[in-house]
Parts: sequence; structure tokens; C-alpha cells
Amino acid sequence: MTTFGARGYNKGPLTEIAEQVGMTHAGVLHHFGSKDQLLLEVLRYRDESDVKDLEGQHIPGGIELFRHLVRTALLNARRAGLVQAYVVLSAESVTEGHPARDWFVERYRTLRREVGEAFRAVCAERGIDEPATVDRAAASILAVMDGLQVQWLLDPEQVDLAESSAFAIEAIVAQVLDPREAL
Amino acid sequence: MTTFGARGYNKGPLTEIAEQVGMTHAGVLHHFGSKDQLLLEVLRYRDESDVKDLEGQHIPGGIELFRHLVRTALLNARRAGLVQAYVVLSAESVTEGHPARDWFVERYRTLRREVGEAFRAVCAERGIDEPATVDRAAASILAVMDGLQVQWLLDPEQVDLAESSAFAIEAIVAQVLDPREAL
DNA sequence: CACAACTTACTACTCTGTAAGTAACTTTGT
DNA sequence: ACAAAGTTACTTACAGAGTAGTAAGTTGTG
Repeated sequence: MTTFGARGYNKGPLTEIAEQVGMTHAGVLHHFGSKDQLLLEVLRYRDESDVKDLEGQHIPGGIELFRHLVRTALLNARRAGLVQAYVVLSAESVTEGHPARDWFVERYRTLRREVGEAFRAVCAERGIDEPATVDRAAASILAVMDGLQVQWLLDPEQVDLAESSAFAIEAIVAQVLDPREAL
Repeated sequence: MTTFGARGYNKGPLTEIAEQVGMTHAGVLHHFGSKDQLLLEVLRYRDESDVKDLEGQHIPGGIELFRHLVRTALLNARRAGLVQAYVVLSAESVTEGHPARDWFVERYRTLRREVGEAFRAVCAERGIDEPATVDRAAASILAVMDGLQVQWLLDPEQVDLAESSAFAIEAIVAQVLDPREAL
């Protein structure tokens, strides 16, 4: 994750990864078969540990999910390395024949579904007819978090990741629950 | 732009670029000196042509800028190649020693300033005290546009770039002009 | 005649993946 | 209890492909 984040998948050599765990690159290949496979295992492993972190804790739904996303942004401001890995790999994954492409497609589908369901739960709770904007809003919330990460990594002094994320999430949630025309 | 967009800067070989213009890779290096320099010239060239496109037309400010951004998102949905180049290169630029890093830092600074000024103009026009949220909102608008592009490139059937961008921009503008607490 | 726009040929490097070998550890048969 | 056999976790060495950049030569042009 460190090497792929710092240098990208394509420019992140196996030798550097191997060095970090005190091995030769052939040793890494012995365990993972290929570099592609290693990347997929790294992503799978992070998935698993994220799930484990949330075990025991109740997985938040409804309005609590949005508060959880704001807290995640706050937390991410202290995890530049991890954030960079996701930023670099997700964008790289749209290139031709990238090994993580399917993984990111699936990831965004899952996340959009979860955020969409939170929106629907909140709407139901408040007796609001489910607006057509729910799906757009779900994609937008993920998008704004990702996009702010890029700007923050490039210019941490000028971009406040946590505050901007909180602001944008609030704006989007408000617009779903009670839409207004500004333009 | 085509090669760097489709394969990334690191994995985009000079030979492929040269082939596209009917040359050998040494011919390209004759003109640009190095691959790094070529990338910078490509980015500089696009800047210049974008400026030329807008010449004659009035550069929109105030509320018109936000409408212009929505139209740009609509236009971008028909320019996947160009969008992909920006998505890939901007994310790649956060990696160690990337030649386009400074260019993207500067680009986002400029764009945030322009969007921020549009917000201030609209606030002044409507007699609203300039809210503290203007800078966050400016970053958020650029962020949501970029982030939606990633999701759209990965899954064009599931993500409507134009509609989602329009929705999110409207949400953010509304929240600046007349903030509400949703969370 | 000078110079610009190339090409060919080559160097030097990086990188993934493979093959063969080695040392330690585990299992199994008696 | 213990040795033979197999297995795991590597290393070293190498093959093979790809790639940026350079140097020297070629052709056309003002």
C-alpha cells in the first residue's frame, strides 16, 4: 500500500515492496504469484481489515451514516498515506487493462448503494417521498470526498479536508431532503 | 493527451505517442527534449487552446460561472478521452517526483480562486455577508466534478455525469447562499 | 552552406517473471 | 524415538521485454 500509494502501481517496483518486508522481489512473487495478484490481495486485505474494525460497532445507517462519513474525512486527514494510495490507484484503474479496475467498479457500486439506502431511510423516517435525486446525491457525496482528497494531497495548506467534506456533505444531504433552486 | 490519458504518464511510452504522429520516438525527443518536458508542453498547450476557445466569448463570472460549470459537465460527457487524461494525470501527479505536480497545484489554486470570486460576487449582488464557507464550497465544487468523472469513467451506465454534477453544484451553491443544518 | 527535421543504431537501465538451488521445518512410516 | 521424504520459504541468477535518452548520420530547404 505504501509503495503503490507513493509511486503508483505501474511505477511501484516489486523490489521496493520486497525491501520493506526484508525480502527479495522473488520472495514476494513466491507468495503472490504476480504483481497484479499482489495488488488485488492488498486491496482485499484492506477490505477485510476495514470490516473487522467495524465489527462489534454497529454499522451506521440512516442519518448516522452521513455523520460517519464526516468523521471518516476527519480521520483521513491524519492518514495521508492511505488516502494517497486510494486516490492514485482509483484514478489509475480507469486506464487500459489495469488490474484493479473491476475492484474499483464494484467498490463504488457498493458504496453508492449504501449511501443511497441511507438517503432512503432518512426520507422514509421524515415522511418525505423518495426524491429522484437520491442516486445522484449518493454518487456526489463519494465524489466530493474523493475529489477533495486530491486537492488536499496536492496542497494541504490551502485545502481543509475535514471542513470542506463536512460542508459539502451537509449541502448535498440538505438538497435531497429539501431541494431548492439556486441557479 | 490520448496516450497519457489511456495509459497514464508512466506507462505511456514515447514510441506510442510518436507512432500517432508518424514519427519515431527519437523524433519526438528532438522536438521536446525529454518525456517530462513533453507532458508539460501538452498541458500548457491545452491551457492555451482553452483560453482561445473562450476568447471573444465573455468569461462568465458570478452566477453565470456556475451555469457554465454545469454546461461543461454536460460537454465533458461527450469527451471521455479528455476527461480520462485529466483524471489519470491529476491523480498520478500526487505521486513522488511527478513532473506535472506543480502544474496541477497551480491549476487547482487558480480554479478555486475563480470559483471563490464567483461566490463572492453573487453574495455581494444579493446583499449577503460573505460566508466563511466560500473557500470550502469552491474546493467542493471542483472536487465533486472530478470525483464524478472517476465514477463515470469506471461505470458510465450507472453514473450520469451531467445530472449528478448539476445536482451537486446546485446543492453547494444553495448551501453557501442560504445555509441549513441537516446533520 | 548552414540548419532544421528527422532516422537508425545503440546504450544503459529498469522491471517482471522463471528456474534452480538451499535451508529449515513438518509429516509420515516404522 | 527418529530418520526419510516432502513441503515451505525463501535466495541467487538469469532471461526477456520495454523504455528514455544520446550520438551520428541523412535529407531537404532557405
